[in-house]
Amino acid sequence: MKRYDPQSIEPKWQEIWEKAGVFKTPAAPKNKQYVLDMFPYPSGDGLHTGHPRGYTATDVVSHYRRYTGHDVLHPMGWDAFGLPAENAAIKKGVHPAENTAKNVERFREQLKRLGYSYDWDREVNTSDPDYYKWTQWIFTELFKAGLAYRGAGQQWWCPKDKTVLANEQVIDGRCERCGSEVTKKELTQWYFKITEYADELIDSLDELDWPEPIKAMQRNWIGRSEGAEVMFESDTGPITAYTTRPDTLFGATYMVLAPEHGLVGKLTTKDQVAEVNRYVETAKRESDIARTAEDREKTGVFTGSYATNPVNGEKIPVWVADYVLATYGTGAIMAVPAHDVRDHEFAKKFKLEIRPVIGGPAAEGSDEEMVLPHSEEGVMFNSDKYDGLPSDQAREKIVADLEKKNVAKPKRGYKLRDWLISRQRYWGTPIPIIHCDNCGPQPVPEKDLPVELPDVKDYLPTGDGRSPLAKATGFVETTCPKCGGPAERETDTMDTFADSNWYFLRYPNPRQKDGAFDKEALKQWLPVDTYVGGAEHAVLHLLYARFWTKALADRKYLGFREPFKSLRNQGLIMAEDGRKMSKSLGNVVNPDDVIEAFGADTFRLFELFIGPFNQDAAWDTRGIEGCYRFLKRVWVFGQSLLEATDGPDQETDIAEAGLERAVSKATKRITASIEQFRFNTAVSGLMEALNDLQEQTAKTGPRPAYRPYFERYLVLLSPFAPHLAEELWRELDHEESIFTQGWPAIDESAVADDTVTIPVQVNGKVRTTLELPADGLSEETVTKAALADASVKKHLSGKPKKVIYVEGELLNLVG
RNA sequence: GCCGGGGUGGCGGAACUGGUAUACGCGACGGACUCAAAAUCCGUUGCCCGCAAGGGCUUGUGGGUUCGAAUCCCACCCCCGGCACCA
Repeated sequence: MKRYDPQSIEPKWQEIWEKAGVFKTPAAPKNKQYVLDMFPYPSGDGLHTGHPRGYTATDVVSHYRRYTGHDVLHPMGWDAFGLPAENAAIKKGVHPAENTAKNVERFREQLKRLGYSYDWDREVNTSDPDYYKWTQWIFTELFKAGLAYRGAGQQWWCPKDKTVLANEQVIDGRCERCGSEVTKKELTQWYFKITEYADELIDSLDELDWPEPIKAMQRNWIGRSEGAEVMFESDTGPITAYTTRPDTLFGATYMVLAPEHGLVGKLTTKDQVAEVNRYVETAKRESDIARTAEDREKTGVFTGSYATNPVNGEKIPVWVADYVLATYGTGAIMAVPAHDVRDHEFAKKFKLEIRPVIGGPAAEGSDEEMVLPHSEEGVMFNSDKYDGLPSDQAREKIVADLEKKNVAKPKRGYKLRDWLISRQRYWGTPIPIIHCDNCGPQPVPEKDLPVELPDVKDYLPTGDGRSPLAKATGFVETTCPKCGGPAERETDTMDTFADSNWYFLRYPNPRQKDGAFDKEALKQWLPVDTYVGGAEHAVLHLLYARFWTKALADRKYLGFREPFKSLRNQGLIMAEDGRKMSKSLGNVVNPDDVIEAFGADTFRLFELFIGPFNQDAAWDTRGIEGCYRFLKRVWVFGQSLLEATDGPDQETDIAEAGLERAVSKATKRITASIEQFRFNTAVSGLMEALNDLQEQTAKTGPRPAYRPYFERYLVLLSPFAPHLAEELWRELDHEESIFTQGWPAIDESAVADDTVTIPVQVNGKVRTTLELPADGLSEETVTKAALADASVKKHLSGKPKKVIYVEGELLNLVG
């Protein structure tokens, strides 16, 4: 008997499949399925154990869909631009282009060793000019539509590395690379107007088959709130405040402006000037980290001015304090210390009036200590004609009344900000803009795209707020596409998330020359049916890609508004010690070593068996050995059938009935598991089925007659362990690949057992089980059989008062 | 603080729309094979009492609904993730 040798089987089939083009995408799909992984960032460390978890899942789904008659698009590519690639290149002293190409090579090779059924002809690479040409084209489209604009903005800045940092590279207020505390730097930057789509981005989440946590994160991130803008008159003009609780207006006892608010200067009276200026200056200098620190004490200064509360004509003091953010709402608030913890804290410190206006009956007359949680509803008091109204009604009524006087209007607030995409870094898509003194910023015309990233020697970040491209004179100097006069190119590059915003639109026709995407091909394949990746992209890639899809749909380039119909997240693979895998902890498992020791099939199987797909799981050396043992058992069982010779036939009928049941049951269970993304139970189903097959076969010993059942089993196994399944399939004398087969049919009549085990409960406790023939399970028969049982008699005195019988399931006798 | 997800054997985890809790795997124990070990195979394995037959208990805690609850409802405790002075 040959022994199981994945090291020789696996490369052999990988080569044969590739040569024969077994997994090429069908040209004219009828019953399409677009099954997509979030494409990897090809880091220098190569594949880590987390990658194959998602990739194996989509591979299983792809195979399963093909088996069930679907035409499948299952591509792979590289998110190759970006800061980490550049940082790694700098560290190694190798040009980012060269380093990235090398990393891509390695990743591709590693993925191929895992035997995935990707259509490698469709590979895309975001750092390829043929790709980023179209990233730039989309940018110019958005620019023309007013969705890409230039504005002054504050950007994270690392003083030690002398470079700007992407938001995602600021971790707990510190630079990801060197650990120093980041500050902010004022720079003129490019933004994408994602806020224009805030409402749709929230509202259409409801239609998506996405994990609830991801939807919740997007909702939180966009942070929509319903409120009102209310105007407070002052001697120097109106101050507009944003509030979500206009019902508390009678409790507004002071106002607060953010230090950056435009009216601060105007409102400050002579005798307060010195103090206010000092405060505003300090606030400016202080880092955001310090300003938003967890338990920071409230600070602030009185401006000397008063504003008039529109509901009661009361004069209330106007303060400046940094607990009010300039960037949210109007940068000014009406403070209601009785019903807002922050205002309450501030009022206590500066001895300002605290006046409750909402409460339940118990709250009436209680002292100033009472602070209602912000969300709580109650009944109005201290509020003139609104007294006695429930607060939610008062909220609408007060705004409506003030609206009539033109001093308030309903308004929605959002936490979402426009997406800052400028990066003063080399390794990214150049922003395709030409700055002309006469004409202003002009988009580079399509015929001149791509604006190629010049091959410069000095690509180190400069630290002066401009990208290293600014030093490439030949790149910078150009002419204005509008007036033909001398002009300069934009030297910043785009955030990498722009590159990954549309790659899924490129796969249907990745070599398209005359456009970013092929309308016909898009119609055939999009939207993505199954999208799989980590939850860490919840509010980055997944939000940005939705935004671009909508923006492109509005320009009539796309016929759909949501790119990913169904999304699933894979959990992280932790180290065996339960911590994150990291080089410094020395607990990293290298996929290459795993493949070498056990083979790709075992690796794939284990990554799915390790636990529920969406939950984190710790690596487990014993666990992977278990999977290896299982595949070995499959191998040995297959070999035994291959070597089997005919024997006396009398007994095989019984065994065959058992084999049919085993395979049909397994098919049913595994089908359901795959469709529900429960791959861990799919693998247990495969294990269970092998146990059943072995048990049935043991009745007579292996016989050639049993091969067809095992062949169906191999089809079930093949999405998980393709190499082993193919090898045994061909040994069983098949010319064609196992992947040309159909998914096994389920014989429902075979699944049902001949006898059924009915648990019998007395007063809800199981006292015995009855083995009864599956037909003729009437309540009468079962009850009769149950009452004859000794154990039932013992626990049931006399006749049962009540009998509950669930057909074929259970009998409960209540005494 | 707000939002989301979870608490099931020694461990990872199973359990369809309320119907035998602990599938599958790991580990452990006993046995076979072996000079021996590894590998492999067979058996046992939720906990407690009992020689046994048998009995009792058990899905974070406490209550409730139900003939019957891991599953539904209420209250609470703990763990993980995201956001956070967003008015």
